[in-house]
Amino acid sequence: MGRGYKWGQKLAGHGFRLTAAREAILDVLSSTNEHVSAEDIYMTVHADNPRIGLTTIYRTLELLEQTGIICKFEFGHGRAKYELSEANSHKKHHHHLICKKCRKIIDYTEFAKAEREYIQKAETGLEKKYRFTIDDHLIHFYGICPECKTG
Amino acid sequence: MGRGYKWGQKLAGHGFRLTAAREAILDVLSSTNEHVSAEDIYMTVHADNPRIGLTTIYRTLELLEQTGIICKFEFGHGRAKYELSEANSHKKHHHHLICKKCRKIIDYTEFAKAEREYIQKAETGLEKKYRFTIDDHLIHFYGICPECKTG
DNA sequence: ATGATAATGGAAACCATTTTCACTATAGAG
DNA sequence: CTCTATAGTGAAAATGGTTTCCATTATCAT
Repeated sequence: MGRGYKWGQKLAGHGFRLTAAREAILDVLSSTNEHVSAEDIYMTVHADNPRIGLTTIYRTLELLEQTGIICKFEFGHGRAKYELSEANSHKKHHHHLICKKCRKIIDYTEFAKAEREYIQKAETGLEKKYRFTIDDHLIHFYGICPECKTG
Repeated sequence: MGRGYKWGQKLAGHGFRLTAAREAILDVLSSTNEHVSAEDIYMTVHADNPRIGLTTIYRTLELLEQTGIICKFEFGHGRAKYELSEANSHKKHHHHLICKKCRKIIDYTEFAKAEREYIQKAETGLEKKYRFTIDDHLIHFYGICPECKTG
């Protein structure tokens, strides 16, 4: 029951193998709290194992997203960012606070109670009114961070 | 005080002119409730006035976004979508309900009270804790629309 | 071992958007 | 009214993140 055991199980459940490339990518995602881009991952992975190419990074990220192991965020400005999904990390349910100037992204977990109240009410109401089956939501706050205000 | 008067005033306030191209683009945005892409706008505008190029569409959209006349949304999947900002249309404050399959986007305005309560609490708390100046927020719900469920 | 299938890397393609550059329209000075 | 500085424009080229193609390699079931 080594380091990759858990991921191996997860992927096998979807009919995929845990290859060296996939494990390396999952390692990068597991060992950061940042929101990393495909290129970020490529840089790190490639430094250790130059045989792993950018194509594989993209392919793997899509696969991991499909299987629900990671989440993809498009914050705008071109590059998508990825992070382990809540079920697959020790992260709590969180949303994002984004600086419009430097594009810094802060995860916040506060206000869960008020959020739950609103989300639940809205979700139930929307499901009824529009007959959607809702399974996800996303909340962003935008503003200027203290560094950008003074800088 | 013709049709473009209001926009003329708005743009002049920022030191810009209301040109034929800009008016055509604003007309498209004013006369739809959809979230339109640069290409959508180009098609419509270009049909009437083939001299207006795609470059101008992009340039104008950026200008209109900077001046707060329109909002840009990146729902993912490549192309940005635009709509008149709340202050510049008859739209109420709304958020988005998105079908993951067909990518249909529904604006909803319900649950404003519960939303306000949550947003206000979160915004105030986040401003204090992270010292951000927050001026905007975005809420998306994701799910499957009734057509995609049965289809 | 072997044959079928999954996974891979590099190069090329893709495609929305941005940049470049030479040209045109316009407002404001004189 | 004319001139001139500047704003606005279009076509074509460039950009850059992501995807596709294709030939090759690794791995699983038999």
